[in-house]
Amino acid sequence: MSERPQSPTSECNSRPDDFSRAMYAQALSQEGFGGASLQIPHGVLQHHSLLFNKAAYNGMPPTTNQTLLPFPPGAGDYRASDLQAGDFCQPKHWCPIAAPEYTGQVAGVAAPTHPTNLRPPNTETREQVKMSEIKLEKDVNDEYGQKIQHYPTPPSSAVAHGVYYSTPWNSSFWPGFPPITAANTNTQNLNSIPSTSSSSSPSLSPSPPSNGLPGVTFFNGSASQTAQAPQAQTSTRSSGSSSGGCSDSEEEENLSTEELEQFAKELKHKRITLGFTQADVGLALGNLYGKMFSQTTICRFEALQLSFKNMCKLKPLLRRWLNEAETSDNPQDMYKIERVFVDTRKRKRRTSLEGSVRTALESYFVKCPKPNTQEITHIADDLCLERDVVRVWFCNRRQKGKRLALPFDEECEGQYYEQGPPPPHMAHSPLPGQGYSLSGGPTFYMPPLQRPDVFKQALHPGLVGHLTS
DNA sequence: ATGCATGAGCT
DNA sequence: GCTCATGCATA
Repeated sequence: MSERPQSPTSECNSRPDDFSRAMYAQALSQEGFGGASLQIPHGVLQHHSLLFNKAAYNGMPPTTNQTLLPFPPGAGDYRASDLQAGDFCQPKHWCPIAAPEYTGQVAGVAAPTHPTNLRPPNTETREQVKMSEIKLEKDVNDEYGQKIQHYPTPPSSAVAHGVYYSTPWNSSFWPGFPPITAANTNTQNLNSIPSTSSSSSPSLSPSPPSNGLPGVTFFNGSASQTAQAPQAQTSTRSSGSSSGGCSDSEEEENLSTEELEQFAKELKHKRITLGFTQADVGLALGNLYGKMFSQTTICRFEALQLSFKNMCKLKPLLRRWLNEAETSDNPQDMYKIERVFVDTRKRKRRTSLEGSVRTALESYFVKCPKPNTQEITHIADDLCLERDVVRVWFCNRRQKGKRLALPFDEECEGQYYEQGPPPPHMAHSPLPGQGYSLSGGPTFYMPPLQRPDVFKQALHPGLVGHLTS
């Protein structure tokens, strides 16, 4: 029925790497620290519950006889079994009610209770500092006018304000592999980051309390982007590749996966040792560079769950932060800044899909990672979900697949799809082993053509170890 | 830690 | 409408 011409053709970006990467991430997280024990709960951001609960992936219960339902008809099954629970068209997932209280999680708003002495008594500190300049992805008003530069501004002044890292990365997720230097090429980027070395300045509080704003030296032409910093990267996305890379102020020229892995571990370890939470780090980056990051992002960085490109982009910043944190006498200064403003934009209430629904979606995903409009509609109807919810779910699912992917050679990656014959999307038989690993772990989509051997081949030696061991 | 959502940039 | 980076909300 919902036959689609050939869906996964163009897109086919998904990689087979998902699974392994996830495992790696997991291994890493369980690795040493990371345990709740070390976690310092101080709820700067959303650390309400630091219960280190390694939530099991809900995706697709391994055991469940996940029936891969055929598009149209099959779907009814889950529906019958689970969805009904809440009665059909359960708007339940998505509260139509205009969540009046959408306050938009503001970093640092929550009064922190720092257990560690390392932590500043910042309850006030954080709140008093105005973030006029720090732009966080969401800062609606980007125009926090004057960017103050307090940093060892590179040639800065000259540098245009804007996201300082509007580096031209464009390689896709975890592209180049091992020895392959992911980035390098762009030496230009060296500028992007105010060389830390210099900054290694003793004081971590480069940000003059006065204005509290670290002057961020935004670099790169993307001056225009000033406010909307975040997306700057994207701009370079597709093309920038040339420069491809991760630029780093210092040594990152040749960022390899291993280096990233190692750094991620180091970061986590030291961060914890120093008594910082992931949220703190995110704030600190804002303080140091004018661009804040959420706990989520820091978390993902540590777990290597960002794209290779993204990892490369953030590494220099984090490296620098780490250096400063380690050498500083007042680490606390590093995250004085706080987001005081509240984002007033309304955000759709997060939909919470039931396990059964997710399972169903996963089934659909296996069969067709990239459903077309009609198919999405069909699925939505079938599962009694909003069309957009389904669409977003698929987008996120695909992204997740990539995000969790292990670095691969793009070449290899390409072949999976190109030589791929049968794209009639639904064509791939929903063989469990093909796209998903139903073995306990998270379920990840893998391109149909993917073969284990090839897969493994592409893995980074170090990572292979994780997987095989 | 991770699921769902948002939005810029692009096709 | 997609990808990608990123974040809020929540498990």
